[in-house]
Amino acid sequence: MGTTNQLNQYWTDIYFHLHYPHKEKISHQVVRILQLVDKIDGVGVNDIASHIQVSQNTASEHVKRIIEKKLLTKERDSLDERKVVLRLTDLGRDVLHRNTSLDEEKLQHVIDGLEDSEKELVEKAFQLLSERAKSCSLS
Amino acid sequence: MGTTNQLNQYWTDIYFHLHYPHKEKISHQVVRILQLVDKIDGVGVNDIASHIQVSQNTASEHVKRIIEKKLLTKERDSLDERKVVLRLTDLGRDVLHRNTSLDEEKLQHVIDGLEDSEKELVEKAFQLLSERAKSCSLS
DNA sequence: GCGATTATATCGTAAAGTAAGATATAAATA
DNA sequence: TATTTATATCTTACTTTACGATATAATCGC
Repeated sequence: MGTTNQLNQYWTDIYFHLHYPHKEKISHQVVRILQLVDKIDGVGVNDIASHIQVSQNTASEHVKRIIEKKLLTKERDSLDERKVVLRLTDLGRDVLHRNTSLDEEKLQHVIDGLEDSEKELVEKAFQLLSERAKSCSLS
Repeated sequence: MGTTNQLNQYWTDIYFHLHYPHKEKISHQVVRILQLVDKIDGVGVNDIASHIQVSQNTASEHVKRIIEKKLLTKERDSLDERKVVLRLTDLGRDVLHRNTSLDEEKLQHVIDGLEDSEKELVEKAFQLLSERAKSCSLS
């Protein structure tokens, strides 16, 4: 087994054991859209459409429904009134968190069981990987 | 910001930048079921129902549809013929991989940019966290 | 200013997905 | 053999997802 394969084994095991219990009925597409709004600055409806590979009108309908569910807010860009500026609501941030992050309670429990040096190891590794991942996807 | 909060920031950034592009239209429930089959040995239909919080008949229909899509196979337990034994097909494993793992190409690219000591750091950290996560959810 | 372009929205429609209640079956258990 | 356990099926209802066609309103090029 290669290094990346092994790392993915670890990765999926960590998520499987530490994720939040699934409460809300939420679709993959909705989670993806919330992620895009969270991670990319100033995404509009068209950006979403191309990222999740659907037509512009479908993306627009998605956004409409997500706003109805109070997970996003919509304003118009003051510099270009054609453009929409989407933002996560507190609820949206919460839903996104529960569907993509590790359960803070479980994670805290695991962290508490680590020695100080191990804690540092984990933090450094995650920081390193997230930094390199960011710069990688830019290039 | 607390340690777990910071770690989750790293975690979601890593996934956002390194995940596979979304090809197939697949629902959350299907991914969850594939995960259960992958990570838990000998899950039956009832186990799935309680894990994803739906009724037994709904779980059974889910399984039926997933089998129709050739993502799972079904046999009967030879020791207890009432029980179903589910297994991932190669396609199922592939779909699960593309929807929960990090893109091996992107990950490899990031890993290649690391020093040997950094590689070791990342591997150790992930191994450590996955081990502790497993034993944590048992207790 | 005016036509073209860009960004988004809406309507109609169709297909697929999700879920549960009621009921059935077949194997194992007491 | 009656009961329990594990799963399956049928019906029904609602939601979600997606797209083509069309519309609107702001901005851009000239």
